[in-house]
Amino acid sequence: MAQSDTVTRILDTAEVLFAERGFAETSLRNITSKARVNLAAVNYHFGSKKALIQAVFSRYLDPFSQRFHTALDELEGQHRGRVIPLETLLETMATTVLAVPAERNSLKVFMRLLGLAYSQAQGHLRRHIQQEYGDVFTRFSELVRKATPDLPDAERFWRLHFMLGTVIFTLSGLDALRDIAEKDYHEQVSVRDLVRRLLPVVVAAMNAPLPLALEEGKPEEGKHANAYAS
Amino acid sequence: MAQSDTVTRILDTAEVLFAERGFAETSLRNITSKARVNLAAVNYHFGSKKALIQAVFSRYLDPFSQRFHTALDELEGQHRGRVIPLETLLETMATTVLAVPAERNSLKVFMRLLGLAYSQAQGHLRRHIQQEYGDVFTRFSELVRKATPDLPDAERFWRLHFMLGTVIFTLSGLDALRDIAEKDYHEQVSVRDLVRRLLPVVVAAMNAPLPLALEEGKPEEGKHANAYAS
Amino acid sequence: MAQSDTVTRILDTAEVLFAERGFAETSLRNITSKARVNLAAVNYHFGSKKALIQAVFSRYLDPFSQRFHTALDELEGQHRGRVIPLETLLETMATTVLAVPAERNSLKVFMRLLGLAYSQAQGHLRRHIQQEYGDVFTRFSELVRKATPDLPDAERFWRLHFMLGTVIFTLSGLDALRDIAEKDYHEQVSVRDLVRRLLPVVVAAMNAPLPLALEEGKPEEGKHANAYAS
Amino acid sequence: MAQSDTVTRILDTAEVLFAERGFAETSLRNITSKARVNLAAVNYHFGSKKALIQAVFSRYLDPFSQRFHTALDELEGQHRGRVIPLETLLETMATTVLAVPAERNSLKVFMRLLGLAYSQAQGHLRRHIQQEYGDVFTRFSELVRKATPDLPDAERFWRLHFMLGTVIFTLSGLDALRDIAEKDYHEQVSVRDLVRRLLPVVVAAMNAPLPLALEEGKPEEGKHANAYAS
DNA sequence: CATGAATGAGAATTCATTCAT
DNA sequence: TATGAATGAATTCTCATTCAT
Repeated sequence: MAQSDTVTRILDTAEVLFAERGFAETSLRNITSKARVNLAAVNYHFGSKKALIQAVFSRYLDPFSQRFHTALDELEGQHRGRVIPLETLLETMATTVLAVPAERNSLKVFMRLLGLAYSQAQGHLRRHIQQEYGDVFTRFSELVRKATPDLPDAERFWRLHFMLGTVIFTLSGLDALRDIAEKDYHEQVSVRDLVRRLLPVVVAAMNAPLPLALEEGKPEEGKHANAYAS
Repeated sequence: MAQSDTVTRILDTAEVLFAERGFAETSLRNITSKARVNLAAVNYHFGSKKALIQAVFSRYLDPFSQRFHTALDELEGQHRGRVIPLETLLETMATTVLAVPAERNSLKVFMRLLGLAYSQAQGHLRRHIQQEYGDVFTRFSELVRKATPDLPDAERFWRLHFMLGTVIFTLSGLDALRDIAEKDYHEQVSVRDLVRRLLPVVVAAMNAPLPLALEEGKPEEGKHANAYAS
Repeated sequence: MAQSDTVTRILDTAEVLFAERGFAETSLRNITSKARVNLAAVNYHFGSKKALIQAVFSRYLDPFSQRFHTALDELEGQHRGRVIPLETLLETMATTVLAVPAERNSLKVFMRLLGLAYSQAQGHLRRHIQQEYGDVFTRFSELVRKATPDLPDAERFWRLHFMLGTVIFTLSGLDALRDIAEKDYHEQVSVRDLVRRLLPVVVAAMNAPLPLALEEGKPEEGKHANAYAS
Repeated sequence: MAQSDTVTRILDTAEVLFAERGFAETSLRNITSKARVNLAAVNYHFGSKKALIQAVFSRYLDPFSQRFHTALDELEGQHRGRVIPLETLLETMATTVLAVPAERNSLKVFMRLLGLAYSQAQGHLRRHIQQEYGDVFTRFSELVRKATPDLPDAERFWRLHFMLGTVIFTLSGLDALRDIAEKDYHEQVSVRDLVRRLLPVVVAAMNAPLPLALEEGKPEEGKHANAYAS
């Protein structure tokens, strides 16, 4: 068997199985037998199951992180210190997110993995992601902060994660949702379609009026309070 | 030990542990030893681990389904055929969702179960949910349709699921997010806080302008189109 | 299978295999298959391999500890505060040591286990033994101290362990040595014979003159210094 | 990396790790990674783990055997047929034993190997030792016989092995004992200290009165009989 | 000569489940 | 009705060894 072929096959198989069943429900036996690789190969090449999980993530996040940094560089160059509109930021992110898995397996897998990283009890994964890719997210957050100056920091944090949930949930459960949509509305939705649908929703969500309780003592926002259903 | 005391203790312990660690990561040993109950008791009383998971879920789902039906009955009674505003619908849902776990342990396990219901590996759960949950959701969807008459059906379908994603992702991954929020913003967020924050976001998202490509031939929405980044 | 039969069979088999091969070289598979017991039984009944090792020891040391305390009680009763001669102490110990394994498997196994406890990298075992049985040894040591008042404490400590080595090494390697002795000297030695041979040697060793370097400034021991080869 | 540098580094590392943890507890991975040598190097250079153990041992045994023969040659030359005193023999042996590891790492691994040589599980080692070691031991035994003419042959055999046990047990379990000694007596004992302590003890043990039962019909030893407890 | 990659065997442990009582 | 004991299957991981290069 060729040199790093084994490593690639393990990663390919692992990411599919992880996405299908979750981390705990996928055993190294599952992976290695489906990858037609020796059972000990995972431990040999990655050291542990934990490390394999992290490696699967890195294969997506490393190029994403790199490309996103580049894209933000360009964007900042174009705007020369001026505020980059939220919509532009989100479109750039969407483009980058779409670009990476296009070369790899699928967006669905990536998103399902991301979802698992947050919902499953994989503290090590969250720590790993925050450690390795925290700065890209921080940089992006900072640009979003400038684009939404009226939003309190905590509120912005939560809304970003609300939207992360939207995106991850939708794209990771894509197949199931697509089935229903097709059956009920006779629509063939591509990932690009979905992202197009997502963009205005996310922008509107980020710009939603503040929740009532936070506005006490902030009368200048009062007019928005009744506006959000208009 | 009293008759059904054992059953209750198992359910109480199981829901806490499931919420903390997930299903696969929680063993029956964990549950029975923490519940100070015989190891065989789960299999004796519930038959299997799967059945226990569903039982934990039913303890949330059954009263929720019942209460939500009642709440919608009341709402429809009050509005006597008139359209119920989206905001009212969402507030009612939020209130009901919060009411049930308030009596019980936490919303987290409920949401985590919902989240897993969408993952392949827990097929039995999804089937279980659709059986119990399907008609309430259908009824709710229909009311939402009436409240958002301008939204194409397909768009409404997607946005409902976008928001489902937001809610499930946020509440099921609550611990992870809470950790980060606490570290970065020194905020102690309760579930109620989060729901309060969620409401305007969800409303705004549902009312977001339609995506550009879908607006061709729908000029009456054009004014919104430019509005969403303002 | 009868109730605690499994436990007994595991202990019986484990002690033999441990003595034959050492701890690390004896796998739980070895033990359970030879004991005709389920592989998981060790973990079920003892929790871990470590705990099994300690249990094997306890089965010897608990009755020994008990009996030795009783024997020392009697001895102290007989001597009513007067010093108990070293020879008497050693004879009492020998008798107790011989009594316990007589009911159990064999002295050889016990001794080999003791030897392993000191020579193999089983830190947990040494700690366990010291914790559980330290006080008997301490009590014995104290009586030995009174019986050998001229010996510096450290010197006594080392000599006691020298003798422990003698006894453990001899009795644990008994079969091999017995073979050679029989072949070369046509002698049939029983364990009792060996203990009889050991006694004067141990007494002489304990009463040996102090090593030269320690005698500087202790001229009153000088006469012994030249005596030990006489 | 230079030619036999690898071999030396493996041996150096192996002997340290073997002494620290024992043989079974030391994996080839441990050795090669600590020696910064390829994992396959042990099998390449030595053939197997067994062979490595023997090689480690030979590095002690070969020079010891050679030097001890030389030392005994000198001794016999000095005494020209006259009896060499027991003390001198033991001192010579001690000196030789100490001299070899002085050039190398420690006495501990040497003794631990010796100790294991008597344990069933390391049959290959015992065979290896008897091949290399047998004639030196035979020669030494014969000189001891001449130095202790009053000792029955069988008694001498047993006492030599008693003392072998003392030495091997003490020096192979050195770390454990040193731990206790340090904790209780705040003494930092070196190997040299221990050997100094051992010498008078061994001499006294060899010269101990004969056990009572063997003295029947041997009245000329009677005076010693009561002496050993004095 | 030397090594990175790979492997089959086996390690301890944990699992959900079953069974005799 | 309830449970302590037991079990077979599966878990991750480590082992010494081999092999192609």
